[in-house]
Amino acid sequence: MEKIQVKLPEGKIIEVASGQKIQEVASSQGINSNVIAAKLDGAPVDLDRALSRDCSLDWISMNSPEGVDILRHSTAHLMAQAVQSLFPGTQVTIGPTIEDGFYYDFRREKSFAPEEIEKIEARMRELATLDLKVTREDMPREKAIGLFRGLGEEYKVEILREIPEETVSLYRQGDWLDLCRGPHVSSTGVIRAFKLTGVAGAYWRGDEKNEMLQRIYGTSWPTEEALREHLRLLEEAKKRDHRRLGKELGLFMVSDAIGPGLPLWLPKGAIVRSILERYIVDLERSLGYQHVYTPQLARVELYQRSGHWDHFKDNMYPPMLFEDKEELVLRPMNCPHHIMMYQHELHSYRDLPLRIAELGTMYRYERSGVLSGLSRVRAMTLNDAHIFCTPEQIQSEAVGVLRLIEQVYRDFGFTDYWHRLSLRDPKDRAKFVDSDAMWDNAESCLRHALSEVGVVYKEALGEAAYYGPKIDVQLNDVLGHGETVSTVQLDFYLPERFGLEYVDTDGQRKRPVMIHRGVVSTMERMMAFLIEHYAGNFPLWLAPVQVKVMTVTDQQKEYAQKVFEDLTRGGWRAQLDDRNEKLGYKIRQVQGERVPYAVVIGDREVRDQTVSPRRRGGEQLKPMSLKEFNDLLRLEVANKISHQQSAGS
RNA sequence: GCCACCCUAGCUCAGUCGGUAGAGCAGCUGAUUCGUAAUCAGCAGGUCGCCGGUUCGAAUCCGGCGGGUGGCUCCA
Repeated sequence: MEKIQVKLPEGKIIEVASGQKIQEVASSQGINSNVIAAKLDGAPVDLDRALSRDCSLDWISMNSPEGVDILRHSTAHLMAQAVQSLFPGTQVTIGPTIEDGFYYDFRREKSFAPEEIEKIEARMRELATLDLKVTREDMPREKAIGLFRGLGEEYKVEILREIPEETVSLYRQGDWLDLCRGPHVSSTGVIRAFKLTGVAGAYWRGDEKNEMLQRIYGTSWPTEEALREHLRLLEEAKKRDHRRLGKELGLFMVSDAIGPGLPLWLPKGAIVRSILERYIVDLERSLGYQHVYTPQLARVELYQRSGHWDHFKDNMYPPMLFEDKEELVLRPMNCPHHIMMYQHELHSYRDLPLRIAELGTMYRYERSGVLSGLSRVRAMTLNDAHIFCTPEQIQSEAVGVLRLIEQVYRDFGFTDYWHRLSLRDPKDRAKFVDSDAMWDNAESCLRHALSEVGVVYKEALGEAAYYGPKIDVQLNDVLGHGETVSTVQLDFYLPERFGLEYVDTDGQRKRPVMIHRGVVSTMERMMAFLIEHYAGNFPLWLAPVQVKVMTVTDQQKEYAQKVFEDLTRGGWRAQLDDRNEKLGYKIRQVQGERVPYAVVIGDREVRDQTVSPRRRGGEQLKPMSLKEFNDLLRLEVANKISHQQSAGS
């Protein structure tokens, strides 16, 4: 028999008989059972694949990202097999892996009831126990189309029609088969630690004009421990959910009577918000921004002129018509108002860059299904600013904004974020306004700005807005999910639409560039993010209540009152708990309220004229004078220190 | 907007087969005077989201509406 040479991962070269399967090579090399697939000359393949020529092999362990992805994909297949065996007539469509799991979309008249999901999961376990061999089969595409048509799988037929290759691959396990590129695990017994996590409707091909399919979500892991750990993390994340903490800590509320997506900021939430607002306004003023106030209504013509009416109408509240005269709309953006301010007088190049900023309250009609707590609302206040500048100033202005963002993130302790530079797709000329020269200049300005600030970034071709390129800063939340928080967007379009001008050194009137930028996003979204980021444990400078003074018994009421008053006079947000309750009870409560400091006043403190501070989380400081305590607090606020601690109970 | 699920005291939740509602915490009253995550006792608290239907009888079954949750779609 013909021999071939196989290069193993460690560099060793062995000779095997042609036609030998990768699985056999693995066994002969004593490769452990965590290997669920292999790379043949760099391409992922099944262990079942037979070797026919000289090649190099690499193992894919299910503990690697690539391996777990294969495992999840195979689990999706297992689920589809279970579904089709339990519910004949259900058609399969697509079943990809996603972060931490997988889903499969089915076509079925009825949706899946919770009991049915349990049955599916139980059947999956049966099928896994049977340890069915998973085998691959290549087939001419036309033959596969015939096969799936025969099975009544119209969606697979549709998918097959769009595959350019003449040969496609099928995977069989038991009497079930699916069209799939692979690779897959070698048998269903490899799949052990999985759980179905949800059902949802999903449009075929993601288009809401198409019919709705039934999607089942699941997750799958190499070991039971990994699965349990994943589920535990989800539970942890739930405890940090800003909607839950917002209610628990009395930060905000929503009322049916007022309307969905229209949150109310309760006193404690309002304190955090006002600190946040003062912080960003002060910072921006120090950097040359001019803060303004403008109304939340405008004539509909303003938005027709800006182009928002055409592009954004679906997200705007309908116009209010007053006595058949003027039509007013709630503004969905602030830029036109700021543009009016710019146009209010003639500008010289000496005025530029002009940075107009506002905590701009605006209203957007979000579809009911997308509303969520404070992170997706219909009334919001944006940390907005529009920089009017010359094309030459773009880079330095962008650098300024990026540095501002860096500083703010440092102050809030955000470390997990990245920059995305969204560029035009030069091939897609219809989508992007203005000239190539303008775009080239703008894009290179942003690129240079990013490297000047020294941040790493990813470029996203074709992701630019139609009016200009932009930089988005993606902040990852506790679960690692990215969210655009800060953004720097160049705009050539609005200056054109409104005919903005400035008088240049040569006396000529020229067109300025606009930069839309947001740093702390909307107050609503930032609040949601901060709650989750700190798990409700706001650092001292942000905490709605900073210090709770508590007595051990009624004997210390008088001194405690004095301490409380001193702290309040000193500008601290303090509360007094002199109720006739046991200290342990008060401590438990203050910990639940996530107040950063409790100061305990007992007989000893009265005698020595001291306070005994206790940090949230349990750290007890030694008794100290009120002055020492004040200094401690002051230092902590000045440095925006956030004491690390667990999420708490 | 679409699909599924959920809505019971201020909060978290129980409520069997359709027979008119229950706990813990919080609140109030009293006792207790206590040193770093729950002192004890008593009291009070409800249009079971809303509207309609079935039924002798509905928190429970059916329909509609509202709100929420998870997805889909959308997200300048």
